[in-house]
Amino acid sequence: MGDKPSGAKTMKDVAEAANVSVMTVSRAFKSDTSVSEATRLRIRKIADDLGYVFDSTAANLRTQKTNFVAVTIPSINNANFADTVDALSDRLAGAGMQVLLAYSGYDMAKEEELIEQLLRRRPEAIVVTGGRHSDRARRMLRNAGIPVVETWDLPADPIGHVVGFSNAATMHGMVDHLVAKGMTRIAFIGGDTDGDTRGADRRRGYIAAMQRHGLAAHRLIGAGKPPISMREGAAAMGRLLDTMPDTQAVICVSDLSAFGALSECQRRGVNVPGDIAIAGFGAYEIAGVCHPTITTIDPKPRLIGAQAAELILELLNGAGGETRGPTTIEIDWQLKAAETT
Amino acid sequence: MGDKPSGAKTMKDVAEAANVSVMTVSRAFKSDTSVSEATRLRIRKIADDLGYVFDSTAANLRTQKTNFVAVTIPSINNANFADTVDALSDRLAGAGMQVLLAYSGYDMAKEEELIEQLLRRRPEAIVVTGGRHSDRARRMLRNAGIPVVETWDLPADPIGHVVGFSNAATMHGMVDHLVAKGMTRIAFIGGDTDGDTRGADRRRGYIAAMQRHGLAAHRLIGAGKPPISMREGAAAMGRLLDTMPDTQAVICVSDLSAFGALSECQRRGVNVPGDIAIAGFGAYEIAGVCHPTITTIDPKPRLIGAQAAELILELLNGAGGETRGPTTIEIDWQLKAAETT
DNA sequence: TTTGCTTTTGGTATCGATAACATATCCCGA
DNA sequence: TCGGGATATGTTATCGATACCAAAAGCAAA
Repeated sequence: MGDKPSGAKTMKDVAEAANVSVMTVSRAFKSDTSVSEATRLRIRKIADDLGYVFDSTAANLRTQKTNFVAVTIPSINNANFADTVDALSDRLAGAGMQVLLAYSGYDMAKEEELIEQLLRRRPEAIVVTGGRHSDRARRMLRNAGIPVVETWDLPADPIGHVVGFSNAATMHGMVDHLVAKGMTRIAFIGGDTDGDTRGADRRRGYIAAMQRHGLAAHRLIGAGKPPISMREGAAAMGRLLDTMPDTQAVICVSDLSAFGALSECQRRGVNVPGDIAIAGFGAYEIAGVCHPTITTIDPKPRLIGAQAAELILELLNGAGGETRGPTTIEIDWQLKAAETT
Repeated sequence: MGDKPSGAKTMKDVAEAANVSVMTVSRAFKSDTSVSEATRLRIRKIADDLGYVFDSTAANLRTQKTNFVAVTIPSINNANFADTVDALSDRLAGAGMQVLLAYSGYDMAKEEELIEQLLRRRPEAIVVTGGRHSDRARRMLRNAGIPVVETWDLPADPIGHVVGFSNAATMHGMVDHLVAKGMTRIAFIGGDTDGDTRGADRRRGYIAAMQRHGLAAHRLIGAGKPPISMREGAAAMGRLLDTMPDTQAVICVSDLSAFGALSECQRRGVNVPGDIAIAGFGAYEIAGVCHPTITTIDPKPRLIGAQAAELILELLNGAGGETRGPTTIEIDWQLKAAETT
């Protein structure tokens, strides 16, 4: 059916074909308004035959609602963030909202630009990853007049709402775990810039935790520019084994680098955890599948997304409670001890 | 600066504050139009101080351009598709276009719904993953009046343009590789439904390739509902080892399941490739990092994205050549032999 | 048949930016 | 000094759907 893909059809075309007013067609496409069921079906049918597709851009302008929730993440190619977005998106889709996703490549200047682009699309709310942003980005978010949720972090000075956890605190947990196992010479493999602010927070957390135990925190291996890949993790492990062979354990900034490190050990015949223990972060699937399984920290990425979605829906629907103050939801991360430690 | 987040500012507010017409403000925000540099800067400054953010929804309606390219992928949590989207998105961002991403969860009915939702947003073009779609989805795409690109496949009856490769053909390549190594008892681990159509095509390709070599293709292990995870790959390998211990090689539907299979072997003390060879698909990073490295097929995900982007930009900009016929770009996948075979 | 209410349908202005056209301003050479 | 083309700014109508208000149609009870 449907004509050739000529000029796009509008409600007017449908209205004429159905011998009703445009307004009636409009009603036939909304569920809550009053049209007789007969006309609605007739109009729907005619619209379908004409190949009419509803035009949201017009509706968005008129109603001043886009049903978008904007989301920025550092990278699309990261299972942790993907899980968060997935959970967020699932929950929002149930409420008829769509996620408008953009990624910053771990670059704050890029993030600022993205935020501006996203706000131009007039999202109903915006979710950003991390708690550090450029001044202009912060200002734009603050002035946007929509709910702002920072995730994957516990910012000292939140812009709006927060669903996250302290990355530094997770490293205290991990160092405690290793010290309890009797280890004192503990290294850290991470990025050598602060591009990944959460990774940098974890590095700082490692240092603080070591100092709290009265241990030296000089075994820092820079694995490259974030994000650190498996391959970079492997290379960094090589350097660690070469330069500080007496290291008893190494904490990697993520499970991916941890797995790279583990593979490097296997390649060299270094026994894990016999010769050296390895820990990661993120509870990626690989940590529980590889042999031996990797001790890690589960930051509950899906929970972050689900909680952010719930919060947003509450804020948007709770017409009365608009004045509700900024909420901080702290996510209960979990240390998952496994075979590498 | 900026006032309290009161009602959103419009160009009118800026115009009044700057004592110019709305039109002049509009011009100050486009780069190609004629405004004196002095006024432009003055207006920009005032707009910034007011906390004004350009409203795309209005511009979209008036100009009938959204600068969106819609993209559907089966899952966001898949490094292959993430790479394609990343490359696509990078290239399009350079041309001022944004990607509107949606994922179908390997479900054709869901995909149909997504396509409708996406088309309502009036994208300039749409990129879908795979060459199989519901009838209604095909009809909507055909009537959309915008460039349609199917990827990651070579559909028999394309809707519009194609950037992909034959999933079945890759399995012929892989079986040939294993047979050349002297193996004849070759198994396949994949999904047990056709939800992942590309995975199903690979399974069919394996069967056809085996038959072409005069070999039995009965060693089919169903690992679960697609997508097959590492864990499911491991479980499937366990069943394969238990039930057909004389198997010489196994092809897995993806590197993730292949890695799971490899880990299961290591856990059981089965030597790879000594006792059994393992092959995957996708050239995920893990295939080149784990020990031993996994033989795989590189479908060049980033190339798919980049080529799709190029094609779209050509189609949209080539004002003259609108009548350009449907293009099919075949991607040159590559078999990467490694240590597991 | 008429009244009074509900249900269904129609007319008009509008959301905010911009294309198209009109007008004002400027600068330079004749 | 003035004409004429380039440059800078203003005015009006418009994109397509919908809020708001008005009116018509349907229906039950009087």
